[in-house]
Amino acid sequence: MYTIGQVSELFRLPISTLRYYDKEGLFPNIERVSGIRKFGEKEIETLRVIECLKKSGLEIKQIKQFMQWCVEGSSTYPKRKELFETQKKQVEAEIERMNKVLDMLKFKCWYYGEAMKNGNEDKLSSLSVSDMPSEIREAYLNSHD
Amino acid sequence: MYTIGQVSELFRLPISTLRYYDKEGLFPNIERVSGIRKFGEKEIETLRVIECLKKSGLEIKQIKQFMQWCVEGSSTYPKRKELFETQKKQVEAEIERMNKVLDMLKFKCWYYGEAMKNGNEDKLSSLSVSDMPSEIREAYLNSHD
DNA sequence: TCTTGACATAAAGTTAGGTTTAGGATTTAT
DNA sequence: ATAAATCCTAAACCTAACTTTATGTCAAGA
Repeated sequence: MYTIGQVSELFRLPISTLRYYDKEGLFPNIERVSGIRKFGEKEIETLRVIECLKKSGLEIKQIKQFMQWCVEGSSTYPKRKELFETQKKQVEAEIERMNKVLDMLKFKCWYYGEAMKNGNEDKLSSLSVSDMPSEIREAYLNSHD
Repeated sequence: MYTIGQVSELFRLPISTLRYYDKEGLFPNIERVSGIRKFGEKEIETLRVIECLKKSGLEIKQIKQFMQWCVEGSSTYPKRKELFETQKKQVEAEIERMNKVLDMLKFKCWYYGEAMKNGNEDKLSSLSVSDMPSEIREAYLNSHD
């Protein structure tokens, strides 16, 4: 069992954030001893799920909905599974988008490296795709549709 | 040359967002004909860079700073290159985190698939890591530190 | 020429996800 | 037993990134 301060250190989250999550219903039925929250293994796993669902793009309200399904029991297994399947697809798509962003960044790093060598962008601005090093060309084409 | 409405369709961004970006200084020296904005190739590439830098985690203010560097000329090539190098590292780290999130989601999909087969979580809650299918075990271990 | 649709601005409003503040209660170390 | 650290709540506050509203200008087709 952990106090809110210990959990705060464990997850590197401000105490105020943990209290905010609780107020929003993300720890349904969390145990309290004379008013003080006691975080058990269940709440620790809940926090891991919160971080995961948040990063997958869900809002706090929707995460609360998920926690309510957990309280409702086995009848909501299909809903819960579907939620994770949906978020899995979202994250896969997001990783693809991030790889495109990464390719744009790679291209720009190369671009400014060249600009620094030349002292200007004259040569670069009249550059056609076929004149780029193959790795850079790949990145450029992937990031410019 | 594009009007704001055409750019809005091209990038699927609300017109109000484009005007907001302009107000924030993200299109320095954009051409105007009797008050009406004319978006050229330069502004189109600027928008690609804006989307890229935003997704890499930069705020509008910092993107404005970058656009100012572009106006200042060749003396800011090193700053610009460094910015892209930094954001490249950020995005690489972010993709790693997203892959961890993905592994958590994979595990949870499997978990609720099993729960649905069994009708309850009894078997799952007493499950040790070594009893999981290897692919799921990998995902579980990667997402639980 | 007149109407319609797209453009413009300034300023106020919105939203999510917290954070801070004010005022107490409780626990822990000395 | 007392002081310091940690806990509590309710409510006000904050910020970024837009969006909406009110009001007005411009351009192209009938």
